[in-house]
Amino acid sequence: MERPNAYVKKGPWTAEEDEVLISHVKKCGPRDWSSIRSKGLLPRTGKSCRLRWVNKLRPNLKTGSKFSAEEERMVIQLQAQFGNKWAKIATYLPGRTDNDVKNFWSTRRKRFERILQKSTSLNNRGKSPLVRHELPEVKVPPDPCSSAIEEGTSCCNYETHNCFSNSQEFRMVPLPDLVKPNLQNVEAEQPILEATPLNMISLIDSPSHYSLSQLPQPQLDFPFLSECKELDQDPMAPDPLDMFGQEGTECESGQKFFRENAASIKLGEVKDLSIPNIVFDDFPPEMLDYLETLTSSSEL
DNA sequence: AACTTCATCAACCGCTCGCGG
DNA sequence: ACCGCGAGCGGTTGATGAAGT
Repeated sequence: MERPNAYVKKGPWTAEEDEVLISHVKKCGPRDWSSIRSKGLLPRTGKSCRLRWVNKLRPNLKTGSKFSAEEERMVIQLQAQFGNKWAKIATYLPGRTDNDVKNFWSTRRKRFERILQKSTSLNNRGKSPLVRHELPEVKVPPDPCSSAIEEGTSCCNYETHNCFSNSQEFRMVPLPDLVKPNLQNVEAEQPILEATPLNMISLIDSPSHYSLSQLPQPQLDFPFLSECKELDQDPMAPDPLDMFGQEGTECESGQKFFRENAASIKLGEVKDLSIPNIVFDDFPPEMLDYLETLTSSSEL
């Protein structure tokens, strides 16, 4: 039992404190954290001791080394599968702690949010304040993907997402749903897919048929997986972003944004972001359709 | 060189869960 | 069934250093 009124030290740990903690764990194992304080070994709470051990002192930690491309890919995939269950995700990454994974994700998230903010402010400059989701709904042709989606199988592949690429009609994407799709029933409707430990995972076989847990690999250069670009690329797979014009066209900012973030969006991350209104009016309809296909599949 | 912005990391806080009494 | 406690987890913050302007 910890003494509630006893002095509690906070802040950075000293080498001496680390030694005391390590010797406690050697004697008692990684438990009885509160006894460290009650015995007067350290003026730290049991919580603090446990955290220090788990995040810094535990053997076989990859402290100081950056996440490898494979680890990044694992985190992205596992986050899409489990949500923010950092401790669970960390069990698939040897030598990584939940704090590591959490920090890694937080950094990427902030970066992504900033990119979106920039994209938004760029789009707002000198343009009408028309926001895409405020536009009236446009009639849509039947979506050949929808039946597959309803059946719980994703048809998010490059052939199908291009199915409207020549169409003049496209569906509105309600922004709140686009940015924060309703995932309440995801777990109930989606078959539980076991994640594979890092040392057993293999690259995705074919880019043409993806299950939800095997979303397409990033085919583009993007900030947080730049080392991955050589992985799993199918040179024959059409790049959905080719539907954009070349740089310098009116939709350049949107194009740039999606070029930089398409992989994140594909992987369903957008659902986690609290993003202010995005102006979509300089995105070509094909891109919006593509985006909707992606977010629809991520809702399954 | 000074300043700003961004990335990373360590640690704390609040909450929940499970267990034993 | 209830309560108290310890352990664990996820969110958040603050410090620090690197990179950019």
